[in-house]
Amino acid sequence: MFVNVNAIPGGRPKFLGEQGTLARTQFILSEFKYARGTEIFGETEPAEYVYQVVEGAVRSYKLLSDGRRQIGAFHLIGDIFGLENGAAHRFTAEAIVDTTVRLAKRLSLEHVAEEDALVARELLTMTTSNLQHAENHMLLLGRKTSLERVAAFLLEMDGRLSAAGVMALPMSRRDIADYLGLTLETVSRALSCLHEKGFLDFLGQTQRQIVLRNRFELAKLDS
Amino acid sequence: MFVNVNAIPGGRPKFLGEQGTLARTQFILSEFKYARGTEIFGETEPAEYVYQVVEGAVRSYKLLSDGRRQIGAFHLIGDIFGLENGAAHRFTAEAIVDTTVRLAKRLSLEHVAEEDALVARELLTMTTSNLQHAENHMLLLGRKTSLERVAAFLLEMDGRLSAAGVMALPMSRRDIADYLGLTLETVSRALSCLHEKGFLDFLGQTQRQIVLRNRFELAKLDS
DNA sequence: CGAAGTATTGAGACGTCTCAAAATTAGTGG
DNA sequence: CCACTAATTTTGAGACGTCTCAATACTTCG
Repeated sequence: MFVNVNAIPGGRPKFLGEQGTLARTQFILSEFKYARGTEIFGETEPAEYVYQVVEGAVRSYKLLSDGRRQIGAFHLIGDIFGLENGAAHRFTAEAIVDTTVRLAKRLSLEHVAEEDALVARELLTMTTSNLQHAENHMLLLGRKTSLERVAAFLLEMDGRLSAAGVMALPMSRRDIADYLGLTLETVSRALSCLHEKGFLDFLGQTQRQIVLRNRFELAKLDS
Repeated sequence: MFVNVNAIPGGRPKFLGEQGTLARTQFILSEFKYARGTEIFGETEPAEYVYQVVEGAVRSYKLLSDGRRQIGAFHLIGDIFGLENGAAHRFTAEAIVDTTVRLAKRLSLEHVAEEDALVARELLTMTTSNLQHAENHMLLLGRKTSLERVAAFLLEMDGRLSAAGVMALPMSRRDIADYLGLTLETVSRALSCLHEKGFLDFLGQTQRQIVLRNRFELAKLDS
């Protein structure tokens, strides 16, 4: 489903630097572009590559047989995803918007990890931070109210993609709902409620650009 | 809160064998006993040790400020837990029943992993399998009905601690509820419903010994 | 400007929770 | 081993929060 293949662009230092050892060019194969809504890899597909978001955003999710969807994570610029231990992916990954990813062969990464303790360490660190995110998300999904979930989501996204105080969400209300274990209507109602209470404003004529007005009070809605 | 400290018993082969490299005696310090209901370590406490359940069962959980609890995992005989990357635990761990654990110094484990790629590999494998469990649990917590959750729980426990077709659950209905993101009443109702439908029977005069009558149909309740 | 996709809002349905009581089981000391 | 008490589990009835279905509004894009 990729639209285009490019050679490796000679390393933008900022981008490479912020990702540490794993971003060293020796692993990087190439960049791919995926159009909005297309699948990057499917659940149970062999995990041949590891991916890093260069531009855009990715959702990874699991489905029940009747179509119910749970998004386990959003991958934003700089994030590495598709890291598996076994041979198969445990999630489906899709481009939320037009997205460019950089990819590396999983096996070559593993071979290097065999010999380089630093790389092995970094693999473990990344996996652990994924685990930590999942653990926090279990608490959210199992025990928080809809308002708490949406507040927690806003604070997470604020920390990950806020620029100049403005959050430009790449994902739809349905995506947010499937991430938070709610329906899109409930998410919309919670956002309206937070807007009424003065916790946030919508910017311009879109509903996906959000300014948080009171992070401190919003955090209290969480726990 | 430990009740007793014992020397290392000279390795029961079955037990050590089934855990692979990490169970090699070089890491093992000693065994501790924790009485039913006591804390093994607390959230945000420094993670000095890694633990393995020798006898008994452990719950690890997070709390919200108002007391709502989410159990992230149950640790049964043979399971390793308390494995953290950072310096602090991300969960509280408590003995569900009187429990014996074997423990190893986290730092010594990490030092060995620096030099032994097999150990490093095994650490990664364990962390990944924890991650996989958490990912499946997010799907359950976010998208499954109460009946589906309880059915999934029974199948998980059936696979992990069934002996001779009988499951002797160490945990209370409240523990199950906090694991599944439900209330204990809802868990009890779901179990009654599954009993009425012939999917399971209660054994003896306790409600914690369960026999599954139809794993196949039970699995279909899941997805 | 029209059409498709996305978001909001409303009203009622439904599933799980809350509160309460009864039944059962486990724990304790005689 | 038996009473007695505490803890756990079951069951019921009603409350509440989120979901479902439907209509409307808004945004994007041709």
